[in-house]
Amino acid sequence: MSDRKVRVRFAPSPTGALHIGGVRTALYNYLFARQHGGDLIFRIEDTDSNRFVPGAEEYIIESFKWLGIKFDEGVSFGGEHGPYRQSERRDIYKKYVQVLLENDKAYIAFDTPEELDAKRKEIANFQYDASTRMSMRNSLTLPKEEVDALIAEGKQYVVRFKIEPNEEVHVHDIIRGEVIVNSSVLDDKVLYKSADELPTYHLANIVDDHLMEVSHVIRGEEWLPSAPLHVLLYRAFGWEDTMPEFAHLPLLLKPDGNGKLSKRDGDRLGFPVFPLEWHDPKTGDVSSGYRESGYLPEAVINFLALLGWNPGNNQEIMSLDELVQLFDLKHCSKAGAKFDYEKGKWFNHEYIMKKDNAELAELFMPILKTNGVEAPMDKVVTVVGLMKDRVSFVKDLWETCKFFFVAPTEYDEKTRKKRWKEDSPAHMLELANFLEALEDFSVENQEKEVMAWITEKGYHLGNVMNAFRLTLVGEGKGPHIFDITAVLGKEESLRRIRRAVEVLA
RNA sequence: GGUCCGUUCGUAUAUCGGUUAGUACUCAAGAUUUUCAUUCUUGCAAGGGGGGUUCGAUUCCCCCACGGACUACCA
Repeated sequence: MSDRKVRVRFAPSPTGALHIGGVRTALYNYLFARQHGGDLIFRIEDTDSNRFVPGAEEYIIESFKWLGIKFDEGVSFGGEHGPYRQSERRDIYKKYVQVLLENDKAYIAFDTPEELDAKRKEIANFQYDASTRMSMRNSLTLPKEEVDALIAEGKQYVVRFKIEPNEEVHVHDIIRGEVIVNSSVLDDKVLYKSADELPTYHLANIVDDHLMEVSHVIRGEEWLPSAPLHVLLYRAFGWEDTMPEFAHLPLLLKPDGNGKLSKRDGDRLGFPVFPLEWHDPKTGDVSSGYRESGYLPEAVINFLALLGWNPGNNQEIMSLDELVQLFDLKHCSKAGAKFDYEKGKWFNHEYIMKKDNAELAELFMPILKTNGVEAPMDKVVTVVGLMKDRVSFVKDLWETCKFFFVAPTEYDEKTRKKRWKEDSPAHMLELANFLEALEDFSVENQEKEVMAWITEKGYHLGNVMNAFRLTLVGEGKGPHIFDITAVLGKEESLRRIRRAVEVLA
């Protein structure tokens, strides 16, 4: 499988928000495509009309836009192999169903869902397959005239794949190696439903991947059990020589306990499982998103990339471009990965520290606005530069930085007890007067002058500075003190000192 | 129940038969700092169990246990 052009796809169903596990699958496909100079296709698998959710498709597209994952062709991206929405490919599937029927690889079955349910209740482990199909109502057991008559009178039917029993089916998986399954354990899967004239996933998937010239199928491990079926389908169509290579990714698991990560886990544990905030049109529920929670897309990408894959060394911080260079399916792990939200936070912290101050300020501006603060851009840029290494999220910037924009109205009691001494009011007043007389209010000059002044007066450095901080911030926290006064300006700094003396004295 | 996949510190993982089993997150302690945070240093902590193969097994094979996925006219 060598000289073929790499073409991969991400093919979600528009049944709701895009799960973070799906994002990772898409990311791996993207990395693989880019690295090999191939194409990434965006296909919508909407063959189940009952589960269609309006807005889901747009949501998915917007999510990838935010994350910076670009597609080369597909729904909303154009391309030569369309249409890329399966509901628009009915005629194509019909044609291929016919091919299977004509070649005796499939048959028509009239058993109703109710009949099948009854059968399953009646017989434990009932399976529609070679061992049972001859006792069911289908084109294998019914005379041709009756089959035609049933269809003519409008009876609903399905087309089932006729799987030959007792055959070892080999699936080569790039991550797992050879997986062998006996065809007898597979059931005669429904490939097509007359009710909505649509195929099921399996048929549509194989036909589309073939027609779209997909070279590699990189998908979640939940598909591994049906991979043998897919191999058989390629074989039935005679497409085995161009069958894509498979790679089944390990699943994303719950942070605690067992099982696949689900939307409910996010709600329960308080972290997003969706890239963007999602408003469910059916239930009205709102689920939080990484974007709205203050995550940087590059952090989400980096974090996700490392959940189930590693570059083979200890490197952890990698840009999307670096990931493209380093990615390798052979370095994907086989076991499911528990989702560690704390690590995700750490990644975001790292990216915030790396982020350009101006860009960060841009993200912080709207938050300032909602808190009623109008501040000049250059000030916000300076503040962000001073404070960004203290937060994990952009939104945390408000709580840690607000004293730059709003004077303290109350003073933290603990800090006051510890830092506000008997002689503090006098010292602070004296300090205010001293600062007032300063011509040069730069950080460097203030520091030089104030230090000299403290030494000259013989004051205790810590006492003066801590009380000073309390007057400016209202708490015992914050960056270098003269960075604060320089940003506040002389006038505001003096006002804060004097007001604090009034209130605290 | 059946089929398939998996199993290294709490979590994510490195190790292509020979290592004091490494790294990161978390947590703890210390250093630095006028405060808080950052940062730095140190520490805690792992090969599910049992058989083989081998001079030697975390690594290869088998069994068991456990975990996961799948088992729809859903994807």
